[in-house]
Amino acid sequence: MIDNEEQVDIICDGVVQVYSKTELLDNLNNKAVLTVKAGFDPTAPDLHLGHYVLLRKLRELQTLGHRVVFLVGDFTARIGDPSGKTKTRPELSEDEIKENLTTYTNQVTKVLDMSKVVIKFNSSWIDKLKPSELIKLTSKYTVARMLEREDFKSRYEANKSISMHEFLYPLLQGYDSVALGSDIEIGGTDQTFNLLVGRHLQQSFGQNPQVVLTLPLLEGLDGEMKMSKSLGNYIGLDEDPDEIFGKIMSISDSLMWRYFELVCGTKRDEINKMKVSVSNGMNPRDLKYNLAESVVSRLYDENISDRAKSAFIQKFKHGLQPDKIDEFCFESNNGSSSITQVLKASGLTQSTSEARRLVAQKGIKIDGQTIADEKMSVKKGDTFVIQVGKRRFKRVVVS
RNA sequence: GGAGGGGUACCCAAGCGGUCAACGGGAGCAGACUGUAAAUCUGCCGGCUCAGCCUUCGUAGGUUCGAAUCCUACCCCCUCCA
Repeated sequence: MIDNEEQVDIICDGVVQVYSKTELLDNLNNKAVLTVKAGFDPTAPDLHLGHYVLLRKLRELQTLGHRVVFLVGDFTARIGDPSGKTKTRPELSEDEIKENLTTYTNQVTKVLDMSKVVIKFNSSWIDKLKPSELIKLTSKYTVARMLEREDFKSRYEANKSISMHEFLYPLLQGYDSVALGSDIEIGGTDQTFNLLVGRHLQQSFGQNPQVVLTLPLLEGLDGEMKMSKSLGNYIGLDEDPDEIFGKIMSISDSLMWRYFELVCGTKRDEINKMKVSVSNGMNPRDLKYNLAESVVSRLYDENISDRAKSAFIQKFKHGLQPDKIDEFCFESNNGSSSITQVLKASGLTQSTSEARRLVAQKGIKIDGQTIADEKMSVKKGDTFVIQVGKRRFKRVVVS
């Protein structure tokens, strides 16, 4: 049996900040099973490695016997996104939310034991709030404190607009903690403000404030910005193993350590040992292979990971075509069409103009041969593998 | 409500009657070099049936041979005053 002090150490391992450790210990001493709140945005059901960092921590809490509650922010989703300026997000219907939830849980299952996860929807209490109650909620926080939040502050200072309702989101999020009576809430460091509002509100409502655990944000493939879908620098938990393997291999050497630490939970001294090996002449690529293998086997299994590795080596080290290439049937209406048409229709390029440019820049290969003629035509019955750049392939059948 | 400033491509940001499909930077894409690393260099970076044509500079009209640039109305954002 692990004693409570050890538990605190396990829980706080890898966490950026804990508010506060002593409270956490008190909570553990009072209750064997703590309620852990984790928010879920139903507008974005696609998860990536950045989320994995959080999920791994939730997994740990689950293993320690605590109760993980997934809070679905369906109310928020129905009102619209705060930062949405030009595009007002379409209201999500109940069905869409359910569908997204399914997508979401399918990915989460890779990490958590979903049978023990409790799912709650925040609309179930926020919808019931009367205007008077809502206003009372707003009285619990001040404008000055709202403006402490980094993105509000910077937008305010940059003369960018902030809508009234945006101030309401942190409050409602915090109110969720009240409604759930959560003991712990976890989130990325970017959520610190919102999580702390939860603490504040719980106290206002006479509850014990939740312990807040903030986790580091994983940098995306570019190594600069945090991993996010909208920036396109992410590795999806649901992506094809080959794709995941390849994306890991494409990150920079310096970023690799970060992934070891945050995604695999590799301990500091082990990382330091690896760094020493590199400075003694070891090729960092080989360590990156290990990283990629570890990530793929976490999300799939070892066999798949092995296969992804050999596919990678075949494709890039030896410059061969991958084993599996998606097939695309191109319909030529009247006999012959130009290669640029095929490129656009297959989705390999976004427009024929882009296709022409790529041909001019020697970026297109057909069956391994670089082509130079943008007017090259294809006719019914032709079958070939078309390649854009180094990594995009399609097997085309002209019908 | 009053006064002033502003809305330009994925983002930032020039341009303020023709030479503007729109300077510059970032991001992105392709090529070279590599380890699908970084750095660097080169090219591209609205669309099309591509020496040409078509659609874009908040929205809708107008002036003009000609508008991102001028005028009118409207929408939106910011600052100061109330």
